[in-house]
Amino acid sequence: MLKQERQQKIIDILDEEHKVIASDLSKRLSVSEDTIRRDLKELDSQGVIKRVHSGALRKGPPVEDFSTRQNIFHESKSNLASKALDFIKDDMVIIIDGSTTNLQLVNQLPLSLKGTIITNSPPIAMALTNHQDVEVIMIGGTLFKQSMVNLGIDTHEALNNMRADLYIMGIYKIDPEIGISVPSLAEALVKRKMESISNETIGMVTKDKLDTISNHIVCPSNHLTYLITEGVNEEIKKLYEKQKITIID
Amino acid sequence: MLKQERQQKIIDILDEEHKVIASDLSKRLSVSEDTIRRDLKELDSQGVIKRVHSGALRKGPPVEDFSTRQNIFHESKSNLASKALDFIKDDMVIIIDGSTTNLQLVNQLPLSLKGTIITNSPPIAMALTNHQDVEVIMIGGTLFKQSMVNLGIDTHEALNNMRADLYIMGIYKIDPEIGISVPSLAEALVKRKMESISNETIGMVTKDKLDTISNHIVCPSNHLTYLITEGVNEEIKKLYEKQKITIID
DNA sequence: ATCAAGGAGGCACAAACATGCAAAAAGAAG
DNA sequence: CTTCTTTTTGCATGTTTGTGCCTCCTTGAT
Repeated sequence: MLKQERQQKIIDILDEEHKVIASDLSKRLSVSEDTIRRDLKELDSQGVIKRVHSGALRKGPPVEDFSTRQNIFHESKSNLASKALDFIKDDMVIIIDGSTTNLQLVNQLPLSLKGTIITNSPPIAMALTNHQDVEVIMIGGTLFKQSMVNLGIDTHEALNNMRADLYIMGIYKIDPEIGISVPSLAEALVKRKMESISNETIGMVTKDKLDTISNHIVCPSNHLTYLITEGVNEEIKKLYEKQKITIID
Repeated sequence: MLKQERQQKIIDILDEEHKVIASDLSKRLSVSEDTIRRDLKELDSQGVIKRVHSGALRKGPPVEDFSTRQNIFHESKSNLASKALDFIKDDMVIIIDGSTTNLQLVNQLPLSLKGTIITNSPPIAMALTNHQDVEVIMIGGTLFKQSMVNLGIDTHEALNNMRADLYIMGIYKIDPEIGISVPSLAEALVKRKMESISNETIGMVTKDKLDTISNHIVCPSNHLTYLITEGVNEEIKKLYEKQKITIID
């Protein structure tokens, strides 16, 4: 690795994590601590970072650069998405289909995330442009403009060869007894497929949708490993618990 | 291999890989490290790259990514696009791959257009949201973020079952004798496939790209039914006409 | 006050570099 | 075609840079 490259990496890590520890960097970048110290010294003399004992901190005022904005946004993120973030770890293969809530979630994913994301939604794919360590696999098909997802036989077939650790399902309507439903058959088929090839499935729903039904059933609600919601009343909560669904509130 | 050719190759590799290492280039290009160093020195003094110990980095903005490219040469690209509009009629099946020029074209398509558009580029697909009578078929694959297109084996296979009346090819580099070339093999393969399943192929190029070469050849330039450009000088024009290529200027 | 962790400065070595030179290749002039 | 010049390349030389290790000093937590 080039010296400049390594130093840039240190700056990137610093931007994300607000502090760095020399001994830690030494391991992560596979060079001796001496070299790290020399790097920090150099960057400090350039005024890029502020060196302290054991490591370094960001310099100057919290500039409103991209990664910082990410963090500011992080504070004001919707509760739903923030709860879902806990389920996302490095090196996972995750299916994320299209929905406004899912798009919000993707926008809050840390730039440092590593892994693979499979999606049939062009907006989701585009939202991942800046995540350098996330491999994005797009599932093709016929574009349904209303919900901006690819559906159809091609979509279905492409999913046949795939497996995922986690499926983050965009939920339009859900009812404790009827299950998850969507307005079109094509969409139901694809969601069903995605669910069947994933180890775990989670869904995010605002409380006003917790007992609504649409035309085409995707699956019973207990196919969800977790249902993430907020401010749900006790009565409905009990209905879901009766179906043995873990609710995260 | 010519010196210029080699240096162009170095730039292309740098474009793709964001860094180059002298010793590595020496092997890949089969010349001594001294020669590579001289090349890097020269390119650096021309301000094209930034030389560092062991190799070189890209100069200027960290990545000339899709959204950046979108803004440069905006007006000449939209001029090109308007010329290409003449080839687009109702009820055609058209393949449009990813490039900023193609995105311009799509943005200029009349809302009343009827037909089918096949694309492997999420931004192109999204730009067609409001065209109610255009069926959009997305080709899936692995998303290449730099150019925002889906590539890879899945892309290739999905194209196997399709045929199109017209292919509007995004052109990265073109040379009258060498042909059309791109910096990555995956991209070359997909473009070649698209070209082979289309009845006619047209390409739009700004004049500064008319004699440039990259690593991977897509096809000879005379595979284009029409080459749309603007303000091209007579000398280069003759070179193209020698290859029996119809230039629209 | 003590003492382990972190840091500074020096040394050593390998990798990368500049420079000069000579041979080969390409062009120009006769 | 021959001769001469220029360009390009590879090699040999000595120099610089980057890195790890070592020793000794400093810091700051307990």
